[in-house]
Amino acid sequence: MASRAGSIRPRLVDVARLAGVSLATASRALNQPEIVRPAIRERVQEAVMTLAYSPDRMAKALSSGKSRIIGAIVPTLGNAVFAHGVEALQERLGERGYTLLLSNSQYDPERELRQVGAFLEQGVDGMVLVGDLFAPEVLPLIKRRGVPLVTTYVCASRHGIPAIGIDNSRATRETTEYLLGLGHRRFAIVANTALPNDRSQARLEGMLSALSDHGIHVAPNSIVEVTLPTIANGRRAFVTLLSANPRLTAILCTTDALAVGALAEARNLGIRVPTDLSVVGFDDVEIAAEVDPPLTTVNVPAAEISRLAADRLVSAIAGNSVPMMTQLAARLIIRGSTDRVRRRRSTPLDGSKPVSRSRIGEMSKGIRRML
Amino acid sequence: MASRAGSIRPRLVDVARLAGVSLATASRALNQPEIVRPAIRERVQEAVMTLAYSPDRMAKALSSGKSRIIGAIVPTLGNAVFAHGVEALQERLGERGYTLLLSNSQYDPERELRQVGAFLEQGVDGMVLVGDLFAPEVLPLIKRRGVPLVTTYVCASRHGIPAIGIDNSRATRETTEYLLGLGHRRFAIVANTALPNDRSQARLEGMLSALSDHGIHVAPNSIVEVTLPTIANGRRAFVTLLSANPRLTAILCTTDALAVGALAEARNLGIRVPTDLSVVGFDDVEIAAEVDPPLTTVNVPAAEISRLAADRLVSAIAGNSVPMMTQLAARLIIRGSTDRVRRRRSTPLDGSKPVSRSRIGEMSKGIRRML
DNA sequence: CTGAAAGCGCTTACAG
DNA sequence: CTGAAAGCGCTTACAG
Repeated sequence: MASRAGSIRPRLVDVARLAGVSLATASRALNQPEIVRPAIRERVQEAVMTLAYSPDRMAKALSSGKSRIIGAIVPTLGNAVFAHGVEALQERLGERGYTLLLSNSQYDPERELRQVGAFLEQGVDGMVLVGDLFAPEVLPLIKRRGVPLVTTYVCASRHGIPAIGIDNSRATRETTEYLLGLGHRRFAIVANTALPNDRSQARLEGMLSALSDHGIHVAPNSIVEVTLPTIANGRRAFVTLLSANPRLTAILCTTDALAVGALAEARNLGIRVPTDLSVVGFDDVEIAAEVDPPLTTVNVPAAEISRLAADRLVSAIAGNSVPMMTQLAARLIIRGSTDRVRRRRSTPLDGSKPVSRSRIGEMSKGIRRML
Repeated sequence: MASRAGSIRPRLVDVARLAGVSLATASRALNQPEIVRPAIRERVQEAVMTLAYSPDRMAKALSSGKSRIIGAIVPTLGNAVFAHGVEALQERLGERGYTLLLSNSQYDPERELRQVGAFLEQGVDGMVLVGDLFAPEVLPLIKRRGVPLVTTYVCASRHGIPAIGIDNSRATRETTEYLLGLGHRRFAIVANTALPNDRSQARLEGMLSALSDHGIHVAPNSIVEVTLPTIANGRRAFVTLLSANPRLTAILCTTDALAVGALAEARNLGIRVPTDLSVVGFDDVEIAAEVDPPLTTVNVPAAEISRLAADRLVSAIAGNSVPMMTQLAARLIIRGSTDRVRRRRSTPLDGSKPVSRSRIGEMSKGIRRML
């Protein structure tokens, strides 16, 4: 019933007939050339050329049990890190003869679960996920089908899945140490941890543990948790934090977008960065280097992570055992948004100086803009 | 040979057996329930539940000739417009029971051609492309296979493909009229047209035609064509344009990233926007509203385009004829980066005032930073 | 409305 | 190294 509208495409039988060999031999000549006599092999190749034959992957998939399709689920493509990662993943998989089935979960474990189910039904040969936090049914479901799986952007999995990524917690610990080294003691944090997100959670924990190692306690009202890491949320969080704690000297963000929002709002409120306040992000997306001042942040090697994930997965599909953890470097990129802490700040919001009426007006204007 | 590692999944035969019906009836109960007696239908449904049966899509695909997979090729996910578009496309297709095969061409027609070939081999039921500029083999190849196709981000195709998008040229014509209305007469343009890109080409033409309608000729050295629409390229182009023509009052960009780069470099050089210079972009990506000053731009309804593309394609696959052109509104979003032209400007680069040594230093620093 | 049977286009033990 | 044949798991004319 198949036969599409256009002219009927040639089948492997046609190739076999033209080459004067059996169907089986034609198949072998294409898939295991070393096993067939050179003369015959060439006759088949020729037939393939003259007929412009290309195999039907659906048939191939059904009879071989291999679809040569990989499924990847990322939280969102709205985050440039994932956008670039997916791009690199597709490229590398393409080079390896695989095509990429993509979907996005919007940070919703239930959606992710459904999408895993759909991919499995679709017959994917392997799957790429993000992080190590899943709906409880996800892993058993995949395991039951015997489909190889890798996870990305984290470097270790509590579930025994090969992971390729960075040590998020260690990276922010280092960043925080760096700020401590600059003399900062009054910190605030903006974290997109309101939705299930173990990468951001780990980043948050890294910050807190470094601070706690230095005997610094961060008050609950100095931590703002947001859902999506948008610039607008960064602005909003910034205002909240500064209102609650006018004397803070450093703001740590789990994502560049949040930090960019903080910078934008700082400018809006007349707070000088890094003179009055240091701001750091995480991700090192394109915009981070271009804002004013350029943002100090941590580089996430998304493309490299994705290429390695592709390689590991292809290897696993081939039956090889693959390393359980692959940790890539997450380098701290020091730019203009961080500096040593000043003895005496003089920001409009500093307690040492009353906030002027016009400043308050500006601030509330800023708040309105964000809502 | 298929049988995966884990426990063998139930097959439709198992369902049929358990329900006490034939394989054919089981199949019909699932795919054309209205054609089978209610009592039997329910028995089959039950069997499906107790066995946790899910059909093998590869087998389904082979026998029905329908894979329920859609292939989409976009230039890059690095552009937030495409990232959001792909996200929306995947969501809508998912709701319709289709999965999305994705690849990116990096604005290379040859790559696109290869990817089209791969998708076709993979047995996609339909394809989504971007724009109306393809390698010559692409369309015949798709047509020969009888695979439905739609194109996006343009509203008309010279090749008889259903198109869903905006009128790029008209949008920039309106933007240009708006600036003319503000009194601007000295224009420069940054266009990412150095790679094949008919959307940006159309935007460029819209600008030029509006200007020419008003008797304004844009000198060749007032147009910079770049390859990728990056912020860095926007900075670079800005310096080039301003050096060549210090008296210009408005810069039109075919993309927000380029405009954001222009804004960043303007700040860097001490040129005030919009006082000294007006800047407009195109796309209305998230960052456009957040830069300082907020960018005047044209909104591209990427999600809406993608959802409509999905709907049209699904409809075409079902055998319906679909509209050849679907034009969505591309609204001009006026923000803070544009204003009426001033009688006498006094930018550092204005001919009426010698450029100071320190300014030159800053400029060349700016240039260095971009390379 | 239901069943037996052929067929979708490949791959791959099984014999030679 | 090669061929005849069975099989992958579905769908769908074809008869009843």
